[in-house]
Amino acid sequence: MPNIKMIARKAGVSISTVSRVMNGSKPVSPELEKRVYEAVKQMDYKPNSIARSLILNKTNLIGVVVPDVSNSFHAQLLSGIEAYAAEAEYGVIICNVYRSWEKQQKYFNLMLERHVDGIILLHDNTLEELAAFQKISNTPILFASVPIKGSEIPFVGIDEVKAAYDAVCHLIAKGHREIGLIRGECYALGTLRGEGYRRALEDNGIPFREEIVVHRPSGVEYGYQAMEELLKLESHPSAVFCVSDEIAVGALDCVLDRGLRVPEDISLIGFDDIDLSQVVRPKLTTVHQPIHEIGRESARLLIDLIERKGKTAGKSGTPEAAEEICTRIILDHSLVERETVMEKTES
Amino acid sequence: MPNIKMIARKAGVSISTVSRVMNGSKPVSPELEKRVYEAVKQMDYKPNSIARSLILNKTNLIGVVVPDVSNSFHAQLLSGIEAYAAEAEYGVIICNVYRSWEKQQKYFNLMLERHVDGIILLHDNTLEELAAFQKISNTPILFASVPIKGSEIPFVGIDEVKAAYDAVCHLIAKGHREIGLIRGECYALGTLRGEGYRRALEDNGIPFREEIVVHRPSGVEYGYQAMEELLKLESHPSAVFCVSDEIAVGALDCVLDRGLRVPEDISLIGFDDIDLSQVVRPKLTTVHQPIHEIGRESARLLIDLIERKGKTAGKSGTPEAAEEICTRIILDHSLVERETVMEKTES
DNA sequence: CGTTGACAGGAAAATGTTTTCCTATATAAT
DNA sequence: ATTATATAGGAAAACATTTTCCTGTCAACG
Repeated sequence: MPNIKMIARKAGVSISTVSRVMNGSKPVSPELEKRVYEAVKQMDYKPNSIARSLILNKTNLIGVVVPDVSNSFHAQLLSGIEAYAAEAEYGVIICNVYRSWEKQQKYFNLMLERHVDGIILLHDNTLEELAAFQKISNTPILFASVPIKGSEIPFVGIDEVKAAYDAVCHLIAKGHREIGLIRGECYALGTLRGEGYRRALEDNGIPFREEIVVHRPSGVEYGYQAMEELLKLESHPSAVFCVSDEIAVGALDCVLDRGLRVPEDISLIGFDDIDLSQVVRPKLTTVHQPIHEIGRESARLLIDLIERKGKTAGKSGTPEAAEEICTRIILDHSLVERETVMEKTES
Repeated sequence: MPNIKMIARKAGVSISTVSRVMNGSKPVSPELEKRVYEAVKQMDYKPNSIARSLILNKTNLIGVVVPDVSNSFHAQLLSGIEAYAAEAEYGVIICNVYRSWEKQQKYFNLMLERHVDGIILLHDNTLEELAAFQKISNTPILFASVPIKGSEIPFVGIDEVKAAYDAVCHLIAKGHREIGLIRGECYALGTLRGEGYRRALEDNGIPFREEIVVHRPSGVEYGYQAMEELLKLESHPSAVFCVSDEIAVGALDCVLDRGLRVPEDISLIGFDDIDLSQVVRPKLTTVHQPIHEIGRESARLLIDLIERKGKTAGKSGTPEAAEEICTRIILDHSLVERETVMEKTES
């Protein structure tokens, strides 16, 4: 691979001139400019981004920390992130942490060594976990899809509580009053969506019953287990809110296996609207999240943050001129009615 | 962030010594070594991998070119790649090309600029397309899961033809003789799996009938369309081989929508064994590929290639000492019988 | 006792850029 | 005509490493 020196020699100019032509960082006479372009084309010169990174202190890389890329939801999010990043000329490096804090720790260090320009987190982290990292790095961080409790760290996603609330209200509107909940254990899938459920019941004067909420990690198989649990009850709920489509699909499977019908015997509503929800039979009624869009917006906001930081670092003379970026982007969710919820018939 | 100079000063040694302690590249007295470790720990020093890359001419990065990360198959492959890469201390940067040759071109250039150490390709490429790239780069390239016709470029995957052959033979063994084919358009999903289909028929004395094979891109919706096509026939086949699970799921949907039963009225067999195939009802009988494993092995082979290259480049004196690496890894596939294939009843 | 060799450790070159600093030339102003 | 100013373009510093080359010390051996 040719380097800038070889181009300079070939074009009969100095290294500085080649650099200036490549970056347009300073005017160069048309004559020399032409010679440089010629040489670049002939030798198929591509500037070495490593050397650039070294001196500019900028890698144009962002790290995405994801619990599991092979999960449909995360893969879609990632795809959205990649889409915007590519447009903005950023590379995306993936860090699959399998929900292991130890692995994430390792990746944080790796990303510091690699000097990524920013990081997107796709899963739960506690503030304490981040504190150590934040102390030493000042690399912008952003949470996508899963919010973090009580912190100003940038976030892109939906209003989790409201979305869960809407889902449950939908069931209530259909006449259901015995509404089960299969909830997760992490912040978004547990606390937040659980909170939406609770509030929906409360606002509609339905008592909260501990015995029809079951806690499980996300995943099809856990949904199945959880539903088994609910069906063991002497009188099972007439509808169940599952905090993720994966859970809902598992639950659906279980109900069907028990010889019951969905939605005639039991209504189900999911959350996320991943691809799965449309291929399963009956098709899943669920809360739609604009997953790809969340990914895109995350990348957009993060890169905004990165480039803003770079600018203000240079001339800190005009602090108030740099208008604040909004660091919490809440996108719209919506309810998509398919085939797993029906009007409660009087029993 | 502290740099090596600061550590050197703090430990009262030279830069070289710090470097040697960090890399163990030359013995250092216990006394100095201890002082260096002390300083490193106190200042939480992490070597700047960019500067390292620059001088070592090695980034410890591999690029993965994937048509679409959000596709379950690719996401799983990616997860396998990432898993091994992480263990080997390589970073993975994703290049989502949406099957656009133009985008891939762009990414190739980007990867050259970024000096990735190797590239894994997860989709069709013609040799001509690669030729230009290979000419200038000498970066190791590997095909994962999709082979390339007539070339020695390293490959990891299954025996596509044999696997398709096995699938169709399974249908034949169940008594089917009118076997439709929904095939793709690219090399693996079209040519190769189509060839397996053809041979299976041939070996069993069943005539190949053009009218019951339909060409479609992969994707659930196309599977649906394709099956519509087949059902339009005055007498539709009693079984259909779909070259991917996505297609099979779409086809299944279509059959069910037409009021027919699977497998009673029509048997279906898919290919890949993605997650989807187990949640759909009835559960899909399909050819299992060890997807994650293919990813892992791809990364393993690529990294082997990379490190081998680095070594032989150094001392080219002993060319025969460096034993050849096998550059074609063919993993086992298997047939997984679930619920979409049944014995043909005499009609 | 003097020479050789081994070896620890430092100075400096090298990696491929960007950018600052400087010089020389041309243009404008007096 | 002379001075001032703008500007094109080159030389060299800077970025954070690794590694080569060199120096000085010490042990071993003649």
